Amino acid sequence: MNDQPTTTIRDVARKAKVGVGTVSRVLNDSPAVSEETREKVLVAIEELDYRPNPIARQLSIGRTLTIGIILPYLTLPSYIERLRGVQSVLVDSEYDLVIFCVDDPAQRNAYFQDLSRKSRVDGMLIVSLPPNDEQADHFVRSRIPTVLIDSDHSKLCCVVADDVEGGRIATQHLIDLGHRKVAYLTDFMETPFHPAFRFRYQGYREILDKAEIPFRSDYVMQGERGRQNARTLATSLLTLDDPPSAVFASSDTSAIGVLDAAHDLGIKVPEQLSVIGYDGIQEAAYHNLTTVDQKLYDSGIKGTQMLLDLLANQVKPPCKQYVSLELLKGSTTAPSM
Amino acid sequence: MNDQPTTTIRDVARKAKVGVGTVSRVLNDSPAVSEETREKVLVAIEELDYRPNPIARQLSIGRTLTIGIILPYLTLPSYIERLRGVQSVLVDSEYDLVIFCVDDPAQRNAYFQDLSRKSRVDGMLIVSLPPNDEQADHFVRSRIPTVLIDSDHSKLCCVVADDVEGGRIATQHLIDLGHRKVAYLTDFMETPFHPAFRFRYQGYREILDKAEIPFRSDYVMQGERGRQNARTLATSLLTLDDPPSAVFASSDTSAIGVLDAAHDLGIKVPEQLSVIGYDGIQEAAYHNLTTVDQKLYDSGIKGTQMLLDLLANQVKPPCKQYVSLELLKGSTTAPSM
DNA sequence: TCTTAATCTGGAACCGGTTCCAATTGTTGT
DNA sequence: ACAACAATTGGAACCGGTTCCAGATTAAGA
Repeated sequence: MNDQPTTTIRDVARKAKVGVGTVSRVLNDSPAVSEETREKVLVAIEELDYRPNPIARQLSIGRTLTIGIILPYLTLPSYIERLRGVQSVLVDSEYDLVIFCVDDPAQRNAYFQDLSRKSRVDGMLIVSLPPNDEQADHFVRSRIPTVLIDSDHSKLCCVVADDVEGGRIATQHLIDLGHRKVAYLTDFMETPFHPAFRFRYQGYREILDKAEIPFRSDYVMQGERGRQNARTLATSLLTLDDPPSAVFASSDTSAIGVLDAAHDLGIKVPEQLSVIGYDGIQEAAYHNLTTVDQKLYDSGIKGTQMLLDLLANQVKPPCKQYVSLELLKGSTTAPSM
Repeated sequence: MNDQPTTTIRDVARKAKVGVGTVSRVLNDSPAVSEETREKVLVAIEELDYRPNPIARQLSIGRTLTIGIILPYLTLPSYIERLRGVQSVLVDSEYDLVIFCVDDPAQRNAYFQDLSRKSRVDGMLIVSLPPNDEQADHFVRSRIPTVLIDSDHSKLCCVVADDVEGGRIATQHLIDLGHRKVAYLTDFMETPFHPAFRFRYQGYREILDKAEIPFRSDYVMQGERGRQNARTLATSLLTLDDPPSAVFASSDTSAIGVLDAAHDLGIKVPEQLSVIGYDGIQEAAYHNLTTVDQKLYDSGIKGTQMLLDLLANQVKPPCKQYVSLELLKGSTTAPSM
């Protein structure tokens, strides 16, 4: 309505009695401006309360100074933790972060299409959402530098942890402690999103085989994610006629649900039951949970760093970096009796 | 390097043998284009694999189609929950969300300065970070529509819950149950950020006075935030010579720490000790915690809706909206014996 | 048949920066 | 005193869209 017209660089130039180029140079700290002129310009800027329009700048320089992140609905601690890692790098960079949260596969596909097409980012981070070949091609063709965090594609840059290996580490730990009855309790393994739980399962199976422990399907429990669901699942697991002596849970949240169930049933951890989780979230430390730490925060950092390198032409896709996995021994696992 | 030049709207116009205006009209679904022409243009777009440059569009129309959110470091569940509410509204709008996380007061001040000055947003949401008068003025002068969520200023639009009232509700609930020895356990009340904990304390004091219960300073415990710290604090509280029979914790996280401490000490909840929290986070429901639900998700929704209304000129600042508070009765409070 | 109005269309001007190039001024060397 | 060069500066052209206005075409009305 009564919007007074914005003051532009030309207004400043007029007021300071210099050319627009000079004002621009002052704004960008170009050394090719005499101290005297710079002073004049700064005074004019001050007097007019001038603020440069960043959009115009972006159009001119051909960059948006923005990076986008696509990640699943902000509901799991592991996503948050990665997001924090991303933030921690970007806060010291010239880039802003636009977030796109994905609720369901349809929305994911929409973002995968749109962002490379319609959007206004210099680079993209994609967390825990593996693209299919067609989508990956789309990213490549779109020429927007893209980094996958926690997923993998041969044509793109990615930062991954080896979930199969993680499954091995967890299972091996339990077996090293002398356990033979080792269960795997997991969020549903077949999801339209990320296959991590299936990979961990695969590691679990491998180690069982290697240890020549016959696989028992009643020792594998799948269900909705969440502590409460894990608690329910674990309750049926622990009340089997021949219950396991150790449980590998596919996430820390599930593992805590297992602890709850054990507590409900008066089963002592780790004396009567060993429990190992996966992720290394804060909550796990609180419960002194033994877990496979997948360095979530670090993965955010690494992925972002990689994207910045891509943007600076320091690396070329595809490229791949692994984040290490570390067994964090808490007080929820102990030798089998 | 070998970046082929971007195809622009003029390339499309040439290829389709029409004017640039026409192409623009097709892109914006203007009805003033004949079906035949539209078809020609669409074909050209397809053949050239043309993608409109959103920055150029933004410059032209004078809007960035972006809103910014400033919020404290993503570490507390309550911030995340509000962020999710914000997201849920924006996903159906034409706006993207840029996030700015604040670690410390210096950074907050920097963002408060910069965003209204340097940045490229059409509107701003500020969560749980009360601006001082000078900063508020700055927002007003910058003419960027701004909504405060979970804080308050007479010159700005805001969405708030009444923390004093929340303190009253929690305390009154305990007193209604017959408790006379009611403690308040809280994160440090004097912070450079948000005064919510002090307000809740105020409500607590008011109700004690009204019930003519003498105030005991040893029943007020302050400490660092976090479940573990609350546990420690609660332990000293519960091992007083004359311990309280009920604890009002200033957050659900703290309340859960209190439950832990009670468990450690073999104190039965709610038989021997009543515990009430504050927030209404997911975790609270899991523990069946009695709590004051401050509708975090809703507050995100309301604030965002208000900002969209501001942007559409449906309302004018200042304006204020309250989110309701609701006592959620769980199983951690019971009548005093 | 001739206005008048309605519908489409082309393209210049504009949004507000950056950048390049040419012009001006001041130095230095001989 | 003059050429050669460095240091500053002004401003046109450009980034890639949108929008407004004038002109062309067609349809309807008298």
